[in-house]
Amino acid sequence: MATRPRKTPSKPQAFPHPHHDHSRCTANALRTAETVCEKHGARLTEIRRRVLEAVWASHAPIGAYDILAELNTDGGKIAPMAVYRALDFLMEHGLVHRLASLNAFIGCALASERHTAHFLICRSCKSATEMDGTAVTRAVKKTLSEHGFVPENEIIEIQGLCAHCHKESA
Amino acid sequence: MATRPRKTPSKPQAFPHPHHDHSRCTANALRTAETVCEKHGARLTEIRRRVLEAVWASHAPIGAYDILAELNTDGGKIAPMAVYRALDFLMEHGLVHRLASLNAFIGCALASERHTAHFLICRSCKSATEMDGTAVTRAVKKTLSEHGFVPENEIIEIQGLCAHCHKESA
DNA sequence: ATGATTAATGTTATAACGTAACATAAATAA
DNA sequence: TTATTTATGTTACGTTATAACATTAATCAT
Ligand SMILES: [Zn+2]
Ligand SMILES: [Zn+2]
Ligand SMILES: [Zn+2]
Ligand SMILES: [Zn+2]
Repeated sequence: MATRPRKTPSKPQAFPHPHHDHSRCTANALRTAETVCEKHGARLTEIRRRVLEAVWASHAPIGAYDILAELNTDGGKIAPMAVYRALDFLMEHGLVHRLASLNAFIGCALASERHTAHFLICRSCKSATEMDGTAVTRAVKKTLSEHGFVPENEIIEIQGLCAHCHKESA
Repeated sequence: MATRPRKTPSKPQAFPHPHHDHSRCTANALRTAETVCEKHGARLTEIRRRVLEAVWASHAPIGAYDILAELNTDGGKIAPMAVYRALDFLMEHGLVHRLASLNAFIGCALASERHTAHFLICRSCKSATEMDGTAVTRAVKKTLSEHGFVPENEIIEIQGLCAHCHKESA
């Protein structure tokens, strides 16, 4: 029996393996950011790039003030406003998402295609990743049609244990 | 043809009509709170009751500091801690939910039966209500099984326009 | 190029949300 | 009553986010 084909090949949403080569993730993200900004006629300035790099330091969502600390490790004097402004910019262009349940930010691996993000958040390794939200969105739409509610934005953040951490805890 | 039966008769989740008799909602909620606390062997003290009343002042989620202001309208000196402690208590007993996307709290109309809450939030009238989350939960489970992710808590908050506000804006 | 205009960043202060730690008081149990 | 637990009071602080205005850098028009 052949392996079952993936349902959504355009979204390779595997939870990041604890020992993967993360430098490639970061490199990819920065390259994508360049492309996206170019396409949007937006400027990826130094501070914006540095914030994006801080966000991509891992797959764990990071708080604005932790980003700030990272930017100021060299003794710099960057203020919170600068970070929040950069984050706003990055979110506008779909390069970063905000996780409401954590007051934290995470890089978007699918920045080229616009989408509403649905997250899985592992309470053990703290990693978060976007899930394929099509089925959920469909279920939401169906449920809402009975209410007459017109959705504009879906905030979906599932907390739990990723496969790697679940295995370990077994 | 007879009217189609409701799928989830135990959860009458209509979005609150702008001109409904809200005093009944409040009265119901307080009565339920009494019952629940009795059943749990917990004490619905005065401050807890007052916080619950503040939460039920409307169907719009309310911030902790707005609750605090409400409690201190008489010139009282209640401190933030007291409010947060009362909210923690009320959440433990399923009488109140927290909306992560708003940093705000809302009374639970279904406090008697334990459940994970999925919310619809109207950006116009600011009301929020729990939706029937069974279909969404099913979709989430199905999607997650492909990831091997083990869910423990679902944060689902759909922002948009309720039927009443949508009609008006038409 | 020069000046006008817009975009981005710097700077200071403060708002908004939430918790730690320890003291006191009230309720319950022994 | 005395001990124990539960709840509240109090002070202080930590964390997250934004308002308002000044300055600098990039872009555009002449
Ligand atoms: Zn990676
Ligand atoms: Zn994990
Ligand atoms: Zn009501
Ligand atoms: Zn509405």
